[in-house]
Amino acid sequence: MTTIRQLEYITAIEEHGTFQAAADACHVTQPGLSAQVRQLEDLLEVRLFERGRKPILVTPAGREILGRARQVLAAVGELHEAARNLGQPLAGPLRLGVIPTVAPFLLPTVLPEVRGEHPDLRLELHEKQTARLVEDLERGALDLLLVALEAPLGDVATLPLFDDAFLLAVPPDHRLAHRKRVRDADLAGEAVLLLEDGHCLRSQALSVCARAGASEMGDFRASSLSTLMPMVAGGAGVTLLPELATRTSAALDADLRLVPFTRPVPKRTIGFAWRRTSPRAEEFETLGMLFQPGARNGASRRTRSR
Amino acid sequence: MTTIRQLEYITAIEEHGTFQAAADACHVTQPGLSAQVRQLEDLLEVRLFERGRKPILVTPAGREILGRARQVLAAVGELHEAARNLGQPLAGPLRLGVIPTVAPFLLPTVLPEVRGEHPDLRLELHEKQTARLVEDLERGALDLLLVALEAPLGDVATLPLFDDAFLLAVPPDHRLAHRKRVRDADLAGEAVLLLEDGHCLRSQALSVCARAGASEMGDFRASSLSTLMPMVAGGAGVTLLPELATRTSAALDADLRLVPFTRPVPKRTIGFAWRRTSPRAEEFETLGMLFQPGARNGASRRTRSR
DNA sequence: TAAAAATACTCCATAGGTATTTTAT
DNA sequence: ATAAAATACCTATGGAGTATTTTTA
Repeated sequence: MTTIRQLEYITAIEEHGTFQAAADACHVTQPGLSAQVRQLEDLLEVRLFERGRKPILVTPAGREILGRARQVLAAVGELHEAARNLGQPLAGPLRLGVIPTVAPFLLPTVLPEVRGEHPDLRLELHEKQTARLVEDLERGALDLLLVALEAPLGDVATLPLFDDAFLLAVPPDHRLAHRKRVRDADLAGEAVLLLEDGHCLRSQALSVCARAGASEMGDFRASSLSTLMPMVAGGAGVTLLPELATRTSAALDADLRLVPFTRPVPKRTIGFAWRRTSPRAEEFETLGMLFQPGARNGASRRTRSR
Repeated sequence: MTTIRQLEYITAIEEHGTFQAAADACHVTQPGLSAQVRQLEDLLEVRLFERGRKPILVTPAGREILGRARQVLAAVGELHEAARNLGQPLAGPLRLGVIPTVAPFLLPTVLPEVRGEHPDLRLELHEKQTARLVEDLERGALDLLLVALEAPLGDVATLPLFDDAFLLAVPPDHRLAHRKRVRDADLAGEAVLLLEDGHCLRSQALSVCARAGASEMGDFRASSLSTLMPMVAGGAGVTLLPELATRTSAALDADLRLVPFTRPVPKRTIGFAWRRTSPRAEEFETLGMLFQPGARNGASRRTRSR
């Protein structure tokens, strides 16, 4: 009979490239794993792998079966997850993926709240760009994402948490430095510094620039907002910063002028995203309340008399 | 560790209502099954069933887990199905559900073709009304449906095969009996005989009547087209018959006049429906060709010289 | 020749069997 | 009183181990 373990074995083989490595990953010996693979192939009457090739080769039939095996394992994983959470909501491990343009600015203030409200929740944080996060979410390597919902996320459930307006950041001596407000058109002709490829913030800022007639500063690409801010302060150009990033010491230290936009204010929407099939949707909605700017009631609760 | 068999056991318990019946269905003894259920409950740390109740009771947590267990089993089933079909397309068992207003009229002519073209295909036929068929399809009890695509089918993949026009059937002495063609409006005021509830043909005919201003014959409900036809011939009223049903001896025997409609001709579309996740979609499309009126080439092939 | 996979065999964990007791209508 | 589930105990299948040979880059 087909067993879940056999399916774990064959997916491990595809992931690791060799039987030996797969066996290690599954904490079994190579012959044991080989025997199970053989048995599955006999049962299905399909050869899954082409043996004796340098990196193991998956047959066409194998690819089909592997895909279905992953579906089975995902369903089993969700069954276990559901069982865990039937006992204790917002407890146990929760693997949260966060984009780099949010993590350093939001988490320092929010995480203490979360720990206070849900002491049994063991948050595991992963900071990557949206595309990688989505990949990991679908693989089942992550449970929940905190991302900009404008980015392409595929077929996931989402929960908007708050809007994050963009501000124009300029050096202190810039022609726009003392404006109360700017409109898109004021950007025309400016050289704009942006993040490197893959950041969703980059593409969002780019589309604002396109509307405004501003152009990207030739081949300069910042690897993070914290390297970008001193560059602007130093007079290398201007940039768009999400409001979220302007409330931190990094932004206050850099000698920047931040000018809000007139309506319609360009913005991004930060929110949660999870697999539609996740059994923890309710938990995520509860957790989401702590990530909204309004609900900072964990602190007040902590200061109540006892 | 969780096993597939454990999941089969718990779903069997929910289906059969008692541990004993489930054990029988799974071809194991009751204590063996009990032990596995207990072990799964221990592993998940969730009580799935409320023991010692007359018909066994599923706990709320149990319902959640049962649903996920079914998903796992469905995925496993599809993996096996995929494996079988990687070897031999259109071979092995294929469970086909057909509605009662199609089965007796189409299958007698088509099935010989199918057997001729695909001798290794073992068709298992199930004749039920659409709602029941869809239920069985989703449960995995059927592989493929042959239905009217106008009926509500839920989230399935469909393949239209042919249009089946409705004809007006009247007794030989009816005022419309010798008309070349009728239009909707000609039906106004007629007493129309219809099938009993649940037949998709009934609701389709009803909507034609609604447009035409005809009304259903007070509380007469035929249980099949073959009982309906003699009633009309006997002068009890008129009815709408799908063209498909008028080509059979049953229709020819009954002394009916069949009058086509003017354009736009009211019709239904007969087609296949299957689970979106089914690995046999390609096979179904191949098989579909044999169900289309044009492609009657199996016979010609059978008569070729050898 | 140096990896990795297959083979040969041994072992033991556990799924599943039989016999019986307990429990709930 | 009766039918079903739990318990106790036993058996044996097969998953996984060690040792070794075969294979191909």
